[in-house]
This record gives sequence, structure tokens and C-alpha cells, in this order.
Amino acid sequence: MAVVAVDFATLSAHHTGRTAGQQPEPAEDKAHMAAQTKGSGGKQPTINDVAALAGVSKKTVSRVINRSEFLTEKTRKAVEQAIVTLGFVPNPQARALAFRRNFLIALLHDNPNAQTVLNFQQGVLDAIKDSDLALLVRPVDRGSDHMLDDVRTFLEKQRPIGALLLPPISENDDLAALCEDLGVRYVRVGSAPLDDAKHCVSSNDREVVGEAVRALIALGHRRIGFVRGPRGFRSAAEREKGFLEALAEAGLELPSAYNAPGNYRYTAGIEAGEALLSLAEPPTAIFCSNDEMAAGVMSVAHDKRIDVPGALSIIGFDDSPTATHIWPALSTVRWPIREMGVRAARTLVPDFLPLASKVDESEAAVLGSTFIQRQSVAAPKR
Amino acid sequence: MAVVAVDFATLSAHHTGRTAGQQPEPAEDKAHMAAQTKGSGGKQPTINDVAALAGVSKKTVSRVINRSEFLTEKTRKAVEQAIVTLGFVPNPQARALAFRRNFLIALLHDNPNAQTVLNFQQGVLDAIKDSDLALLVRPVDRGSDHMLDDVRTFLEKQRPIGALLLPPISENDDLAALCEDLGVRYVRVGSAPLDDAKHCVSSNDREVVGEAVRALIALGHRRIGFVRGPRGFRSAAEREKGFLEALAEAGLELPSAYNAPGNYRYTAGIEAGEALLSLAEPPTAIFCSNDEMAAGVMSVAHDKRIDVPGALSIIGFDDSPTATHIWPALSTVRWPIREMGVRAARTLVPDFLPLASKVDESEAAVLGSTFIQRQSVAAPKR
DNA sequence: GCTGATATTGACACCGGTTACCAAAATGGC
DNA sequence: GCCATTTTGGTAACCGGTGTCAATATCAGC
Repeated sequence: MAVVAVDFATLSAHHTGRTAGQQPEPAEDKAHMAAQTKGSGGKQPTINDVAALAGVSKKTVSRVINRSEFLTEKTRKAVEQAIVTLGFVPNPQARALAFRRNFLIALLHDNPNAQTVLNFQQGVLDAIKDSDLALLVRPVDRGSDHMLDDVRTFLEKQRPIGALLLPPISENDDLAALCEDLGVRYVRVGSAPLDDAKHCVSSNDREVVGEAVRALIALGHRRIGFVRGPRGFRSAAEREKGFLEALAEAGLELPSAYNAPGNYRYTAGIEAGEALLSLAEPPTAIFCSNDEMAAGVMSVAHDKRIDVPGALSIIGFDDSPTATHIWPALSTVRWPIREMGVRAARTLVPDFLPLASKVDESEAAVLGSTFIQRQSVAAPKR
Repeated sequence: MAVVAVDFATLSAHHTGRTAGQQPEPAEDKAHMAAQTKGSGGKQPTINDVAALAGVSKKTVSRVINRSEFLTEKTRKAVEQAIVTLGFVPNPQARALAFRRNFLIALLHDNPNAQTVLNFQQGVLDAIKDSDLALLVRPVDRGSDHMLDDVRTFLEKQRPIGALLLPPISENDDLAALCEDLGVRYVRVGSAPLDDAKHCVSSNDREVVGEAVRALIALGHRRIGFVRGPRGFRSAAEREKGFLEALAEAGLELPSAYNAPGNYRYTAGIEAGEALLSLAEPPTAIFCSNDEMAAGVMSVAHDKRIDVPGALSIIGFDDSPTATHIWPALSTVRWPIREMGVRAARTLVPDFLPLASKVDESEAAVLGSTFIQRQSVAAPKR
């Protein structure tokens, strides 16, 4: 399931049977005939048409297309003129076949946060804009038993040059190993370095969470609660570390009652809020590992008529649309996701991108998240 | 900009100049060599390898792949065995070239609501799961002057079988005409029929908005405000019509002061809220043309200490994540977007999908939106 | 004007599939 | 058992590009 760009007739080592896919086959070798596009007034011109019109060989036209340096200006001009005249556009499939390599990169994600995926995608597109590359987007079902097989099938079918792995599936080492094994490049995106610099782009979530917590402490908060992300997620672990470090730095402790479990969902925020705000001595501030849970905590506060931020400060993480839509607007940490998309693409396929957009080796592979102050945070009441 | 799946070396009638795309060409015809994937222990098996192993001709293997009906069970078994043994996966590019048609459909969108795009996308994927098709996703910059040219270039390069147009760009007739002209099938998704049944999938927003408004009236609301969507959007017009019709039905009028402009953004909701709630006689209920603006209105209500829903009921539209994350949870209209994705795909390429998923001609092309009651609505106070 | 070196260009095979067309084999009616 | 008919498999050409490598054009130097 969840296949964005897949499913050529399935006959792989992994799925032996014939697929359910039924194809119209009125008579042998006539399959798909009914589906021919009409085109507006004829076929697309080919490289041969261009060659004929320009009075050169198709190879020369190919050279022009691929910007070979060994061409007379005169020849190039003639060919370009012919190309324009005919409205020629090289056939990507034919090029891919001849090059023995396509021009695709894949974006694999299993992200609950749609905005994150689209922002990252936008960054990738920014990066590959002036290249020959195209992007296939493919959601992955993290929960599925055959997730790895699904991805394998996808990669085998599409054979992209490389794959971009968004968290949380970027944390899956088997997935990285699979890419490696199939000879598909990969770059993992994470909250912290997940791999060597060639295979990873990350942000400094931990530090910035610390910054946010220090801001709370500076305001005078001493009783600060924490809503965790799910166990086993690197992002969750980083956020927790950053939180605990900042607390320790200030000589504060986290009572176990202040440490609420969560799974990044709104309902978990509700539960955590109920638990934390029912305590005899509730926290005056709560750091939530993502915005959705923060929204849950905040609605509990509203239900309980607890003033935010007067009686309770709340901080989230992600800077999702929710963060600005809820009231009061949520202080949160913004992940430079679009920028990470750009960086990830550059790291993945530096050799296919315009020079201008290549990764400067001197740049750190870690991009900075930002703590964003909004109305959900204030000094605690006396 | 905003190109998800594009950009083969650009030399089209529309962009004559050589692109900035720089390619590594250490020596002529050696381009891209450095980028060869290593593959894990050798090349991918081809149809020839399968044919050799199975002791048949490649044509026979091709027949197996394409499920020709004229084959002995014995032959088929032998070929399938060979395919499995070698782990053969047909090369999509080669197939596309030979078929003179690729197996791509494109999803064009320019949607502020990321969740909507991903949900729709998921529906499309559900529909094409067992087919040979793959999906290219491409954001479109509605605001750009050369939007049409960008799309044209994209379609010419990728030559997808068809394109799915999501609102609001689905409302652009020029875009539909462009597809028609290029021989690319298309299906437009809208809040109301935008085209004939072959080219459109829509929901019944108008009716459901009416239902929502009638619910308000039934609760006793008489002073009902309206926050419009942007002028020129079909979706906005439909919602407004539904609203006005329901009001008229009940013999109510919409004072012009109760009719606030909006552009689907949160800030417009804030402005509308400020305006409506500052009136000497403010509305007791406000219908907002989308959730984001509803969130804006709600935060103004909170700022003004107006109790929601006690003193003010609010209804949104979209059932975005925001609707459930804000407090109190927003009553809204859910658009059956995933289902529409399924339907749109079936309408676009019925001849490429398994029989089971073909559109039943008897089904209406209009899918039902649903009014969802949540906590933001109650009877008006006396 | 000739020679050799170098820059440009083209002929041709090939990428991995598919179709057109034909031949061989199997089937079946008489 | 024979011939017409149907099923099956093979050969060659082709889809629209690119790689190889040889052929041709250009040019500096003598």
C-alpha cells in the first residue's frame, strides 16, 4: 500500500504470483492500444526529425542536448534552431534507457506531519530545479510487516539514483542497508547525525530544545513537565536529552510524575495533560515533544480553566500549522525542513546538480533549528 | 519553481537557452559515468537472461510479463520460474519506450492545505496499487506568470498519460485546455462539477454547507455571520451559495456587516473575527469558509473572552488537522478527499486499472462531504 | 601545398523491452 | 491420414536516445 510511484507489472523475486492487475488485451500484442493518446495533430518530434532538419546526424543533436563542449558554434546554433522550430523535447524514457540510468530520486516518508513532508519536498525541488532530475514521492507504511519488501520492490522497479529518507523511517538501519545493497544512494534526514556525513543531514534539535528550556528557567519556572515522544525514535530521544540536559545544567530534577509518555499524537497530549495537570503540585510549564501533543495539553488546560500562559506555559516542537492556529499561539521549535530538503538533495546527488548548488564542504552537515517564542509562554505566577 | 518531477535537459520551444544545469563531462560521451550505480554484485538481469534460462525466446518472456492469453501453462511456469530465480524486474524505461507510452500519471496541485494533498495522493495510490502505473506529484505555482508554461514544459517532458488537477488550480480552464491540447487526459477535482463527468470529480459542498447552517438555525441561531473565501474561487463561491441558500430558506438575511471577506488564511480569520465580534450586535454563530479562518475567528473570541460555544458558535470547512487541535474542537465539513483521489484515478485511467476498481457508471460523480459536529457549536445563550 | 595533430562529426551498434510478421507445431473435422 | 485452422515460438525491426570509434575537417608549422 501507499505507493506513490510504483507498480510496473509485478513479477519480482518477492512477489511471484501474477498480480491482480488486469490489462485490456483484446488480442495479442494489441495491449494498451485503446489507450494511445491522440496527441494534438501528430506525433512528438524525435531526435531524428531534428537531425534531418538541421542537416546533421542524430549524434550531433544528442551532443547539443547534452551540452558537449566539442561543437562548433555554428552547428550548435543550427541544431538549437531546429529544436525550437520543431518544439522538440527529448524523450526521458529513451534517454534513461540509453544512459542505463534514469534521472529519478525518490523521497520515502512515513510522516504523520503532512506539512513537513511537503516542505521538505519543496526544498528538494528547489535543489533539483535546474537539473535533469525528477522526484518520485513514496509514502511508506512503517507499521506494515512487509515494509522492507515493499520498499525493495519499489526501488527495484524504479531504480532511482538515490533515495531520501525522512524521519522517522530514516532511523531504520535496515532501510539504509537495503539501499546500500541495491546500489541506490541514500541520505537520511534526522534530528541528529544518523550516519556519516555523506549519508546524513540533520538538525541540532537537542541544543535548541535546551535553549527553549533555558528560556523557561530564565523566566522563573522551576516545575517543568515533559511529554515524551515515542520510545525507539531518535527524534524523541534527542528532544528528551536536550530537555534533561538543560534541566540538569540548572540543577533541576525531573520528578517521574512530571515525565509523561507520549506518541506524538494529539490524544497522547490530552492524556499527558490530564495526568500532569491533575497533580497536587502541577508543573508551571510543560515541554511537549511535538506540537500536536502540545495542542492536546493546551486543550486540557482550557478545559480545566487553567490560564495559558498565566498559570501554565507550554512549548511544542515542529512549528506545524497547528502551532499558530491554536490559542494562545504556541512557542515551538522550528525545524529548517525546507532547507534540509535542499541540503539533502545536494548531498545525495551533487554530481547531477548545477555547480552553484553544490554542497560547500566547509558547511556543517547540521542545520540549525530555531526556538520560536509565541504567546504560550510567560513567567510563572507567584 | 516547485517542480516535483521534471527537468530533463531543458531545450524546448519555450525555453531556448541552455539551462544552468551543469553536467559532469570529463570527456565527450563519458558524461555521467562517475554516477553509475555499482549495484550489488553485478547488473540487473534482463529479459534476455530470463529467456536464456527458461529456454524460450524473449518474446515469450514478454508475453508472460504482459499476461498474454496464448501460452501453455508449462511455458508460463518455466518462464515465471526463471524470473523468480534471477530476480528479474522489467525495466520501466525500456517498456515505456517500446510501448511508446509511459505509465505515469501526474498530480498537479497548488494547495495550501498539505493534509489535503497527501490524503488525495493516498487515494490515488490506493486506486493504482495493482496497476502498472506510477504517480508523479507536482506542485504548481498558481501565482506565477509562467504557470501555464511551466506546466506545459512539465507535461511535454514527462508525457504522463493523464493529469489530476486539484483545486484551486483545477478551476483554471486554461490548464484543462492545455492538457486537452497536449493529448494528456485530465480529471479536475472540485467542489462542484467543473466539467463533464469524464473530466471531473466533485463533492457536494454546497449542500453540506447548507446542512451545517441549518443545524445552527435549528439550535436557535438567528444572527449568523459568514467569512468568505477568496473571490474567484469556485470552492468559495459554492460555500457561499450553500450558506446563503440555507439562510434564505429559513427566511433569514445576511446583513452586509455579517459578511466578512477572507482569503482562506488564518490572518483573514483574525481580521474577520475582529470585525464581526466588535459589532454592537455581534453574530451568535459564524460560518467560516475554511478551518484556518475559523481558527483565526476563534482566537479572536478567546482574546475577547467570548465563550465558545456558549456565546459564539463557530463552524469551519475542510476538517484539517487544525480542526481537532484547536480548543474547543471545531465543527467542520469533511471533504471525502481520499475517496475522491480513488475516484479521480479511476475516472482518469479506467483502462489501466484492475477491473475491480473501475468506476461503476451508475455511481454518481459527486461524492458526499460530511458535516462533523464538534464542541465549537451549541445553542445560543438567551 | 603538405604533414601531423587536434577538433568535430557521423556511422553503427546497442540499451531492454515491444510489435510485425512468419513459421512451426498442435488440433480437429472429415 | 490429410488439409485447414488455431495456437505457440522465433526472427528481425523498432522505440528514441547514447557510446564507440573511425572518418573528416581544420589548422599550425614548415
